[in-house]
Amino acid sequence: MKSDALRGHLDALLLATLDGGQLHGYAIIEALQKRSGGALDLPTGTVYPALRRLETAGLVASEWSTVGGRQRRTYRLTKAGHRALAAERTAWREFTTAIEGVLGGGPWPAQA
Amino acid sequence: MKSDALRGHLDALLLATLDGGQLHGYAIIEALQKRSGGALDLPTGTVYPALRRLETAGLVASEWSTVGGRQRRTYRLTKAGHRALAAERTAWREFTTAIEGVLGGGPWPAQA
DNA sequence: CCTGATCCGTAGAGTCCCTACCTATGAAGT
DNA sequence: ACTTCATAGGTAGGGACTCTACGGATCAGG
Repeated sequence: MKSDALRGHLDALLLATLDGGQLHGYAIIEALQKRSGGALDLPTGTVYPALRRLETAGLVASEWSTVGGRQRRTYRLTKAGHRALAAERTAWREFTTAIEGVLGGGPWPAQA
Repeated sequence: MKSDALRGHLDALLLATLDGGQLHGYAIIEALQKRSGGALDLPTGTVYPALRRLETAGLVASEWSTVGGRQRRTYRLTKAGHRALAAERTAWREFTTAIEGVLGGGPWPAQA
């Protein structure tokens, strides 16, 4: 999987991952691996800055939860985050429709 | 449509557009608009450098065809370009499968 | 001759993700 | 006690790709 392909879709992935409940960063990465069937293996240098962006944008909120003396930052969706996720899902559908209109819109001799 | 979303998929779009036959740059842009239902409106500053990349990579070939005294550079797929297009289509399917596994892989109470 | 439409192309900037690296805690081995 | 591994969070810098804005050339119409 070309990593450039994720451009502009990362936010949607993170928001969707948090849709199931609050998670901390490391768990988000693992959840993405699981849900994508192993196709997505995002490095921390991708995920943490992205979560920051989302928090700055007000789409997620984070809290420090001290678990066993270890500090884990747990992220959850805000109301705006839920709305943004819905918008991202719609945008994804439109995006795939547009691309497939081109990819599949070539010469189809069998379909005529 | 966020333009960042196209990242990494532009090559596939161009190759697919040329799959129907040779076209010149301007016609490629118009074809993309038509096939995407108007969702894709790529500026020339995006398309021409991309075509160059594809030509450098050996996926497309171009020829100057003088039509009515006007020079138009016509692009067509090479053999490697056809192979690359097939690979891009496969990659696109894997990509959407991975993303949808996450976007749709949230809490589905109705599916259990 | 001059304007508008068509067509090709370049230069520079901006965004976004990745690689590489650093810090810290807790458990387990020696 | 000390080292190593696994877990967990984070930053710095770079590179690749696309977009905005602009420039040039040819033909049709007036």
